[in-house]
Amino acid sequence: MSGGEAGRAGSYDEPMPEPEANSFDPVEILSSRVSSAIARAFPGVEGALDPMVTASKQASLGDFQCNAAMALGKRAGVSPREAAARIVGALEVGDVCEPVGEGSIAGPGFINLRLRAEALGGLLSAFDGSGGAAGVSLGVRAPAASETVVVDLCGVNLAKEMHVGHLRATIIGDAVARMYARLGHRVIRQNHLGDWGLPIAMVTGKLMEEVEAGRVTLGGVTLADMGRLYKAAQRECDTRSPAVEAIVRWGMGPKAEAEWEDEFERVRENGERLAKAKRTLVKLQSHDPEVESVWRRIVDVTIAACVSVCARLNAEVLPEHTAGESSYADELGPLVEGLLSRGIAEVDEGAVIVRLDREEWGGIAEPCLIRKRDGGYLYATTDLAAIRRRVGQMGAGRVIYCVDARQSLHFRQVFAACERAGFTAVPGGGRAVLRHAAFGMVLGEDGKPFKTRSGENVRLADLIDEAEARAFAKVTELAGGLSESERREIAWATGVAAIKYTDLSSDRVKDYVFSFDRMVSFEGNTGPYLLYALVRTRSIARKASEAGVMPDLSGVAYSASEPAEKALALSILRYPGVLRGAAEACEPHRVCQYLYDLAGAFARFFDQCPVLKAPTEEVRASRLKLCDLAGRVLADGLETLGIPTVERM
RNA sequence: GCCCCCGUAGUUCAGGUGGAUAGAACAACGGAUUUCUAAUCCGUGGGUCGCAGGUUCGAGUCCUGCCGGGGGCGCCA
Repeated sequence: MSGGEAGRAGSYDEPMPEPEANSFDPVEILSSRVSSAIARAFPGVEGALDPMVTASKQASLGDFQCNAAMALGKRAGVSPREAAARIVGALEVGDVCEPVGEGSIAGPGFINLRLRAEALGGLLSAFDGSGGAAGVSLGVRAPAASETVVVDLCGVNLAKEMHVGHLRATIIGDAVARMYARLGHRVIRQNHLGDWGLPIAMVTGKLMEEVEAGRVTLGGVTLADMGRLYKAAQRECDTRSPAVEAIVRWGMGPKAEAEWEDEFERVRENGERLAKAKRTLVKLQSHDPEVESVWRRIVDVTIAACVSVCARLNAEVLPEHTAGESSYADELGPLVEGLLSRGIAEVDEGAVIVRLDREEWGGIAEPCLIRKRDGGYLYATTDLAAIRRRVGQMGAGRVIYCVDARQSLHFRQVFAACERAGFTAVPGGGRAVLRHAAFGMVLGEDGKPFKTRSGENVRLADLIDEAEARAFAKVTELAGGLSESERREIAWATGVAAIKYTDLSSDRVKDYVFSFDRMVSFEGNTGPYLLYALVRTRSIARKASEAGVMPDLSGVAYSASEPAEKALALSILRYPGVLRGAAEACEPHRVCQYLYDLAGAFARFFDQCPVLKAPTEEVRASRLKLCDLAGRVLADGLETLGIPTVERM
């Protein structure tokens, strides 16, 4: 399992809503039938039994398989084959499956089931909401109980441009947020802006000096300027010096000191600047109007740039999602005092910590440090305050942190401390689920963290530019007839699809290798492949309309008798189940994999089943409808991942 | 030293709660009625699933121990 799971096992996710009687999902229907059959065939066996129905790995064996007989045989004291035979004997699936019998049993006791083609049409109608099931949207039902889900994403820092380090937190966070929203939950995005603390005071002070010196104006300063000032300020406040430390430490005397005079001078000057930055920090924390107004300006510029880059990434991160560390500043003192007075926190070597080493506290050896010896607070303190607010005031039943995997220990500590402190108690009752959706690093093709040749972080704006440029060249090559503005639009969507699909399609906890060449080849398992499949569904519909052969699809019945049609139909029906599983695990790559399967099923259907030139008008109508449905599921899935779509390409 | 994560084809990656012969993509090679968009489809070759034990009808998946890589470990965020 991936690391950084929240809390203890008992606070794990609730099971998803039970299937309804008029389900469109073959797995649910067959599971229910198999369960009944087992109950009839083995009345003596106690306890709930998993019917173990899944899609077949190989289409040649069947559409679905039941693996319950092996375990059941053991419990009932009969051979697995015998158990399978008894299940088959009691199984009533004539309305949805082709006849089952001895021949349906294979190997040690697998039961293979094949859906009747006629049954598929009905399932598709139910899936599409036209079969009478109210509140169904592409198979997704409103949840029995809607939950408030807070998704912590993006996590930019003040006065810094967005770079690859923010890519995954933004893309994955947005996708997770969209998945929960799509399932009908109330989602609140939170951009935990790093806008507080000494480094921020350093850059704020630096900017004030620059403005005073007339080198920049507060109104005209850009984020790029601020980034430079940030680095300069860090350098100018750096008092570390191995040479000076060694000389002082080993008492190497005046001669050595004289030789290293410049270095001593640098350390002294930087020390003064650091002290000044600390004074600026105090002013900022006490809401000094002059300092705060400059700080405010930095915040505004940072957020504006962040929102703009996120928009280019088709990630929904807006100013109102900002929840800066500064917004918790006034709560930290009382929070720590409260924990101290309740005996949850304690003073240790002058600092305040929350111990987590007991088994019932989470069994974490390292305590959670929430106040420094000098009285300062740490980012763990802020995260504690954030969880308290999100659960206690915002009503979150689930808080998901899309933050890189290196923070695993930090979140284990913070989550455990919150449990101890009672911050996970939901006002209406119950406990909130805290989840760290940890992700790995973006690596370059050399296997090391992805950087520019000069060793700088790659700016997201540059990354998107590059993807767009490559996509534009490709679109121009393949569809030069389209207008330039349309090609620009397609290039944006295709480039962003390529970037995001690459990021989302592998297991998030692992590092992945970033390669423009591979990503933007647009061949095989890539984002653009999915867009291409979608475009083809729309192209057929467009052609049908132009030719005047597009029927009113609402009056058309689905049918799926050709193997490729059947495979496509079965793939479509899996959508909601995949979405639920992916959301529950915060694993967008499952949706990616599904959409790739669906796109593949559509491509084979496209290849093997003529639509406009179908043998009969009836078949054409059905295929047009199947095509339309496949397109809607593809578009819905892409939308749910935050991948932009296009009409043609 | 302790803790966490990762190890699957030449390369990049998938492989819910253990299930049949471990799947894609890329790269290589060979095909597809001159097309509803070929950014596609079909086929061929390619694997001691890091190693060794264990659990059981069955292990890439679960347990233990190693090996290799990465990350983290109270006064940074």
